[in-house]
Amino acid sequence: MKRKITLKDIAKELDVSISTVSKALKNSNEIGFDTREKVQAFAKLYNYKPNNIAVSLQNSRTKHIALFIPEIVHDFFTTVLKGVEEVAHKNGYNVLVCVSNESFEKEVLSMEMFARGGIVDGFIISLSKETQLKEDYNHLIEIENQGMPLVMIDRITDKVISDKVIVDDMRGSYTAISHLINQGRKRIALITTEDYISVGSLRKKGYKKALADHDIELDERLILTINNIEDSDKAIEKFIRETTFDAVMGVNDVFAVVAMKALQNQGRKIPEDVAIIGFSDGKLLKYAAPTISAVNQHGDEMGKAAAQMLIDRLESDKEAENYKTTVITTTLIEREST
Amino acid sequence: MKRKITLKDIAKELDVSISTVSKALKNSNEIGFDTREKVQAFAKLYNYKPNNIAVSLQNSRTKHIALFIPEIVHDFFTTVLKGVEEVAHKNGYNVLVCVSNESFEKEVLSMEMFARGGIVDGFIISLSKETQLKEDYNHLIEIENQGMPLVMIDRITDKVISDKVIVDDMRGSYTAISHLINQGRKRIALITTEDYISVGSLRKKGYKKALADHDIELDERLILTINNIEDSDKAIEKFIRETTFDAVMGVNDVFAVVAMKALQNQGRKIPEDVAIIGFSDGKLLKYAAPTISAVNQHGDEMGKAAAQMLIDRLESDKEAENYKTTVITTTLIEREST
DNA sequence: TATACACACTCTAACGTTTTCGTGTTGATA
DNA sequence: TATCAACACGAAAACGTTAGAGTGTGTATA
Repeated sequence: MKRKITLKDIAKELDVSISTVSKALKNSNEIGFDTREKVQAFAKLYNYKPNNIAVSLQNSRTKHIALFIPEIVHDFFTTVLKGVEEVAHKNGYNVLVCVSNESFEKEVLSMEMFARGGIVDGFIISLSKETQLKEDYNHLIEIENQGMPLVMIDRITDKVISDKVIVDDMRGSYTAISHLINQGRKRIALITTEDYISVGSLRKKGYKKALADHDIELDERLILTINNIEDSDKAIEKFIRETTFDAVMGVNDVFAVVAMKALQNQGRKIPEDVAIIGFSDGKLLKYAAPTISAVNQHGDEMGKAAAQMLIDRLESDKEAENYKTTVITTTLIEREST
Repeated sequence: MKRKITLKDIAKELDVSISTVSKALKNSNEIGFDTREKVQAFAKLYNYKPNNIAVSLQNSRTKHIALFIPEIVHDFFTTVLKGVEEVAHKNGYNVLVCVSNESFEKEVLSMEMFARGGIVDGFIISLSKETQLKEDYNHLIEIENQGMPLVMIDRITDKVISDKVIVDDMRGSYTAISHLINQGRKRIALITTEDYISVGSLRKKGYKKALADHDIELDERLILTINNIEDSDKAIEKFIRETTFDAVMGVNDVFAVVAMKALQNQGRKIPEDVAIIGFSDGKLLKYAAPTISAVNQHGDEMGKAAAQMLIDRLESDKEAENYKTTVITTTLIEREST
């Protein structure tokens, strides 16, 4: 078992001081050319790598960022992670993943630990449902008070001032519904989540606006609000049995695909009888039969943008408080279901 | 912007030495009861949390573990991450995620950096395709030479001696094929990956053994080997056009669902004309129409097991080399497609 | 020949902990 | 009253690095 080689080891071996080694490796011209060469060659030979912990202690930067997501087995958050990881690694940062599991408590405790312990330099967070329900954002404010950069992504709140990355949920939803209307659909249903989930309520807004702009009267009976994810399948089936419509949009992929199956079980043809659209970056809608149209949120782009914003903050020394909100544009992917 | 409070701050404020504060916070009985109380109260009041970096430097343990996965937008690896994260957090460890993107180079470079830099205490890795193809495992051996624990998961190799967590791929496949045979299927096709992918070749073995044990002659024409993931859809469609069978197993979820769609497009009924089974932990098969039977690999269990093994190694001081291989049992989920 | 100065290093403090080894003050014992 | 623990705490080194302030050469300038 090889021990890790340190500056001290090199110094002793080459009979110079530790600082000389340190500076030589940094190619400081405070050190003579010959010595520099010698040290660098030796370091390379023994595959010297600075001890990050010591460096971190020195400059109080860990080069780690934390990504808080509510769920991980979820195509959207997965693509976000992919984007974050990509940009982070490209910039020499590592990503610590914390899955809040939609729990306020886990979000708060983990965040405090990460922040106070000096474990990460900054945060990217998508709020848990519980947090959005409680509207308690003290942990986020605390983070910022400590001077740690914070970027909120997708599930955000206006109550906290920070950099943000969102998708134009309202517009995406508006476009999708308009698309359905333009195809001659008159009674368009919506399957959504409760309003406290920021993105859900925005998508509902887009839905309503699209109807209004096309002079279609809003029928609240066409809106199904899922309040318990566990029973969502049953709720959707019931809704479809009891309601008639010629198009339906789900605010995520599962709602859309479950709706489609329920409709098919009733003998309705997709898209002839009913058109379907979902929100998703993933495979579920792409491989459904028939394939289902989707509003693509570009989770990877969002993740990349968030990581870049965070890193920019970390690398810039100005205290500037000009917080930005980056809006990623959704894309409508037209498939067989519409 | 609040500065982080340190032992030194507390010491100065309470007019005692740093060591006294440190010991008092650890409830050492070297320190008088009154002082202990006083220090602890003060620390609590100001929400003191030890600086992890300093602690790490001291004992050269970061309490971070690295998880290397080939892909992240993938249900199986996602569930693995979920399991790893859960157990890690429960034990006070943080998870650094590195997505190799199936690249040997990224795997090697990231691993070296993580190891040399003292960034993590140990590794959990699922090999990239490129690594399995090259059969170059020096980076893993190097890790172990440095005395860092390593747990391989799912995509493993015999060439490296370490703790491992696998699923009984061969048995899972065997069971699935037997299930099809018992339902009277005679010509069973297999859509698989190239042999260098460890799990793919094991699943093929299980397929062959099941046929043999049931006295069904192996017909190599019924085996489709996908060598280019990009064109897999087309390859599968072609295969289905040119080959006749009454059942098919895909070694992952996408192969199974693509096969089903191609069959349906040809007017074949599922499961009446053709039965289908895939390998998956995810939603794709569960929400397909009809729902597709699956061999569940229990990625979360695998992740949990791997994390636990790694942490056990980290916390035990014995040098013991009794490496273990944990085998997680697959479960056959029977759905509408069979 | 005294002064200045560039050069090539070394010393030292610092980052925030932990931990071993001292040390001064009690109170009890002989 | 001298001796010795027990007690309660402090000093200092160590983890591995960085960076600013010294230091001792040798060479060029006045």
